[in-house]
Amino acid sequence: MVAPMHRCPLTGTSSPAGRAGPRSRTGRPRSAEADRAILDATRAALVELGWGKLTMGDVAARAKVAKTTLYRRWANKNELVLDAVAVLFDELELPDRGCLQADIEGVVLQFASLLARPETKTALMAVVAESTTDEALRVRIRSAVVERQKRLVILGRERAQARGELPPDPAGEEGAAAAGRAVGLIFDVIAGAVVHRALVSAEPVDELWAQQFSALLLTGLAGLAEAGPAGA
Amino acid sequence: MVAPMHRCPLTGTSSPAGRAGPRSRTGRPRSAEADRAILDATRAALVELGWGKLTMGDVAARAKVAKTTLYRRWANKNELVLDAVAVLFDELELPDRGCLQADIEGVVLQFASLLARPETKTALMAVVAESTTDEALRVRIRSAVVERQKRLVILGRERAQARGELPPDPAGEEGAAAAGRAVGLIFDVIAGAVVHRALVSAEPVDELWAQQFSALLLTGLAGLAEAGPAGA
DNA sequence: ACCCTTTCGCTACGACCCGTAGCGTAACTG
DNA sequence: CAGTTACGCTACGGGTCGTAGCGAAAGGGT
Repeated sequence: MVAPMHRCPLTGTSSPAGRAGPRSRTGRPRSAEADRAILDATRAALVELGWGKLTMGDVAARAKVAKTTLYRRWANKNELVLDAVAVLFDELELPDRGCLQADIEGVVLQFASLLARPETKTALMAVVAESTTDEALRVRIRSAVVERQKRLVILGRERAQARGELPPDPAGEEGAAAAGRAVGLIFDVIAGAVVHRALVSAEPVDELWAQQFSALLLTGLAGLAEAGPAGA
Repeated sequence: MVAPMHRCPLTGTSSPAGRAGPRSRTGRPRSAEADRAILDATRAALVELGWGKLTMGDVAARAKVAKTTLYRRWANKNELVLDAVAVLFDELELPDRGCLQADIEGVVLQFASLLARPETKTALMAVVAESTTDEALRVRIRSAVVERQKRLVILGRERAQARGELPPDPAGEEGAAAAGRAVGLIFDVIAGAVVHRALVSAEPVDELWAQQFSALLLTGLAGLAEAGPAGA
């Protein structure tokens, strides 16, 4: 056997062929508890050691699991750490604060506090860095983090449209495409600005900054909608 | 002697005390050519191997220099790579295209093409990741990249103000502080959005995207300036 | 010229980590 | 019970790290 390798806990797909394969109905099943212990141990190790000094042997010891068990599920450090951290992003929510600007402010502050956690900040950038030379990791990031968290932007837009703060999406195929581009653009602007402020500039994302940023973004969105609702 | 360690080619300050120290006037001087060769070799290794597989021994071999010579100048891989990459950001310029939106578009596309280079993309994120657990590296990034490239935002604002596209900065100490915050905010928004789009979302920063992004940003800036020139 | 200081290349080294192989045992299925 | 797979353990070759120690080279100061 070549090696079934891990299944991704986020997508549920297994490596060889996500297809509804027989899924190995026989033999001893993998310990779900070991999965949990390993991911918990990975996060703990990230907190104490950071990405650079985290070792597979250390994680195995913390999880009270043999090192070989790690390699049966994850091909390398990158994928393990990504899976360990990606779930943290699911904690993000979009609180309904009544108006779009307040919603943006809220999600910005929430995202900032997530990035303030040592395991998140040290792992996110490292995994992205590795993904520049690892195609498989790149698609994994997209499906486990990027596409997943765009839900926040989509929800925010829907709410704003329901409130009349933004015009509804134009109909038709071209309209849907434009809306998709807009979601992607807004997502990159928000997430990018917060990450850059917090990790590159290394300055605090406090309420004042969140307020000024969301005012800037909201003004841009509202102004564009007014000028050309077609979404040119 | 404890070890003078390297001088930073960007700031010119030496580690022990940048102060106008005696600067060791005696003894054999360090080979400036070796500096160049090492940094060139580092960039070449980044292109071929990426951050993760780059080794000090490999860099030394490429530069035709003993490994110990590397360690006499840089304390570790992080600082070496940062110095090797930081100078690339100095190539960025702000072309005068006549109006603010076109200027933003220009710098966005330029920044994107810089980030498209393999040595830049693989190193920038990795160094930032390491900086989350390395205070010295963090301040080095700020001085060698962040503070240095804010010049682009400052210049762009000045041009726009001269053209009347943006109101002049309010006078007084408070006004200067507000202007500084604005520069920081704009810098994080532009750099963050481009980096996030290119490296995290892993989608192309093409002309269409640059155009939509700069339209969004410009509308926000102009709208805010109109609403409250005080810079609230 | 002469000494002093510092750098350079080289070799060697211990410590550490990686990822895998091989084995015997445990757990679950039919 | 037989078949299949996961698990723990040990051991290993291969690689990198960062340092120490040496003799030789290249400058500066007088």
